[in-house]
Amino acid sequence: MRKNLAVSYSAAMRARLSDIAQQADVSEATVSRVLNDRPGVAPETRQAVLTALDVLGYERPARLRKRSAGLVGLVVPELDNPIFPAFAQIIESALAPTGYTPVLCTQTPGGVREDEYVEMLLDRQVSGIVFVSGLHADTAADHDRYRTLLARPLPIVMINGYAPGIPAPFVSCDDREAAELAVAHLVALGHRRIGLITGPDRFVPVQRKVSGYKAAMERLAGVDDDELAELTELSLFGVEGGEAAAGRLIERGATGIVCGSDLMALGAIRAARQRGMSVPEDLSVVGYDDSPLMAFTDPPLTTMRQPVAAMAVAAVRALVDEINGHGAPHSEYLFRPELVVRGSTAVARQDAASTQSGPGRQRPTPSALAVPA
Amino acid sequence: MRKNLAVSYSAAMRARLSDIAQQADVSEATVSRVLNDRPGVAPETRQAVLTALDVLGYERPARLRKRSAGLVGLVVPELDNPIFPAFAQIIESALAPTGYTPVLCTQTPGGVREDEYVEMLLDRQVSGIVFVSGLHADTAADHDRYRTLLARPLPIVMINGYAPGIPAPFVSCDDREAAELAVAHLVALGHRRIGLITGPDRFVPVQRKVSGYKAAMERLAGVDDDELAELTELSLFGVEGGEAAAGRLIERGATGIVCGSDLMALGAIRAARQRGMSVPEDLSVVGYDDSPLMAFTDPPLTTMRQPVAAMAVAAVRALVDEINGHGAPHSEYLFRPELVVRGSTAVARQDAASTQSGPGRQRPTPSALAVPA
DNA sequence: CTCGATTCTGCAAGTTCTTGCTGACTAATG
DNA sequence: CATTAGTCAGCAAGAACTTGCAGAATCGAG
Repeated sequence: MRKNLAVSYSAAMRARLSDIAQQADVSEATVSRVLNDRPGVAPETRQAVLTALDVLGYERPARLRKRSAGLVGLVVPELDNPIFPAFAQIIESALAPTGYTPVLCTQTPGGVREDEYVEMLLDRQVSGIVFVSGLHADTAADHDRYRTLLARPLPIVMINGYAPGIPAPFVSCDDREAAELAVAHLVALGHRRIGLITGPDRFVPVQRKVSGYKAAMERLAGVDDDELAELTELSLFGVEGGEAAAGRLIERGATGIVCGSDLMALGAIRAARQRGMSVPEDLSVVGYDDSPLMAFTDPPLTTMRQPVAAMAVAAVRALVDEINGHGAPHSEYLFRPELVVRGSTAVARQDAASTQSGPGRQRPTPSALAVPA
Repeated sequence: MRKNLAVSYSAAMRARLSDIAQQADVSEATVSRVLNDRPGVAPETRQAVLTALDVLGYERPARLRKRSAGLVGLVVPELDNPIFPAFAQIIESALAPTGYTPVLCTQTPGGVREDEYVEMLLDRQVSGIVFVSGLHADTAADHDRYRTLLARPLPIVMINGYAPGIPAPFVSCDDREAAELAVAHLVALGHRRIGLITGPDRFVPVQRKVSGYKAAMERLAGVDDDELAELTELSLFGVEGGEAAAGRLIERGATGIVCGSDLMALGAIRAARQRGMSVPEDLSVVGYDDSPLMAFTDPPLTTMRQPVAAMAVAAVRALVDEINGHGAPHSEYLFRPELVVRGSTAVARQDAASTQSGPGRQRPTPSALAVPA
């Protein structure tokens, strides 16, 4: 075939080695060496060829894009719950000094799913992937996908969610302890009928919160299984899910509610107000995450803080270590949550606490209407 | 050189066409056609070759991956301000039905910058890029970078921020009108000494807000230039910036403050409380964005809503049209903001209106503690 | 200033990939 | 059942790319 035919072939009109050689004023051989990143080319010559490449719009092969070789995928489930942008932001900051470039992938309902993003990231030749609350946290999901990744091998790190049999670092907040601490806080304030609202129980963090909640309720409030079942509401994550579940718990006489996310807690507060109740006077609510802005809510939300910064740093360090080949033992690193007491919890009303005596509608204890720090 | 030499060449040991042909039981020619996405190959044969490709771990060239729809870059400046995750989420949702996969790029202080992300996106052969509050909004930045992109040609769409001379669709919220509406709202409540807090004035949206604010203040409150200068505070975006600036405005006797972001508004509220003032009794605060959760703040924030959903849909449609070659005229599409009245604004205190008596320390009027909708 | 060592580039001979053309096969039609 | 039109894989020519080798250029030591 004639050359001009080839040249006019596609709209892309891929430049030939010979064109680049001409542009850079070197031989094809040199261009070829540069393109394949082989030795024996002087730095200036190499740069000249690369420049010519760009001038002619030549698509650099993947191996040459080493400059951006330091890509790291960051897969988060959504952005509605502010804890996820918070994780994303902090992980990206932690990644910056390591020289890796984060590529954030967020799933949307009806949109791109985790596997598709992973495929894209692989295609993009990422050095590793961080999964935040991904399918690894879902006991109903097939975890072979992660074993396949590790077999390539591709370093991966999981945040919040544990799945046995995946030899990778897991970084989690101790959900069990968080639930226990939240219950303990409410018990200390005199609550006994304390409800739990969290998400669908196929998720590991949900299971752990339920387990911690039940243990603490039995130990600290002396509540039996039947009552526990009545006080546990699995719902959808998000404000509306929390609102609906809280409505049911309020009707069953709960005076305190532990929520699986801050958004659910805000929904619970809304449910209480719609029934003419005040928070924290009539109902105490504890959130989970301490996502941004929770100090500014009405009332400021008492919540279990996930040590997001520490977790992000640990995850990034673990990933970079894996990439460099000195991976730490593949266990789960549990981070301790911290109770942040703000204004959505208060001493239980006497008439509702376990000893049912007390007068009816007394003034609430002065709530800790803290100026947000 | 001998074949085995070539084969043992690199660790990657790139599979040859002949290997794939053998694996798929077809000729090299057929493999070549598949790899280059050329016609004349039966679908089953094509699939067989692709499978063989994967079996042998052959890295598919980028053009073949195009099959997996197009990628669209989505560049946002940060995730701390919840309006940005909100934009990202909605744009991703709007993108989903079009078949494009969003790649979210967020900048972080000290981390990856816009140009680096753009380079990576180009490298990844994205079909287009959406910039949210990017450098196009910064009058101090060089806008040639965008003209270069358009010359490739690569479709781009800008959200919030306008730069003349870039022939691309711009989708913005009408900042000028937002500022005017905010001022009008406060004037209607009896305020006259109304301050403005917003970001550094090299940003187009800031300039527009300032311009709208000044126009409205002159027209509605009859304030002269000197007083306006005293009531305008340019600060850093974010809670702390708002807090610092609000402190200065309060000292100068402002009874109402219009903020350039919701975060700044929360900072302003904090500044007021630290001085023993109540919001909205002693100080009315209007935010900007109506980012998520603002209905849950204390007090619920009165704010100017950006029609995020409509803007996202418009931006996505404009981008997809550009990609498909039927671009609309490249003008700026201005979306009208909407005043959302919640609990952070109230009628001006008599002693503080027009007659300047400075912020006293008396008890506030009963607050309109609205239940968030 | 000369010489040798070293680095770098181009030549040319490979190897690999692309593509026009051909013929085999299939399905529809007479 | 024969014919025709269309599709599709393979052949093989040759274009594109790679690489061993040798000569040119550079640099430092003597």
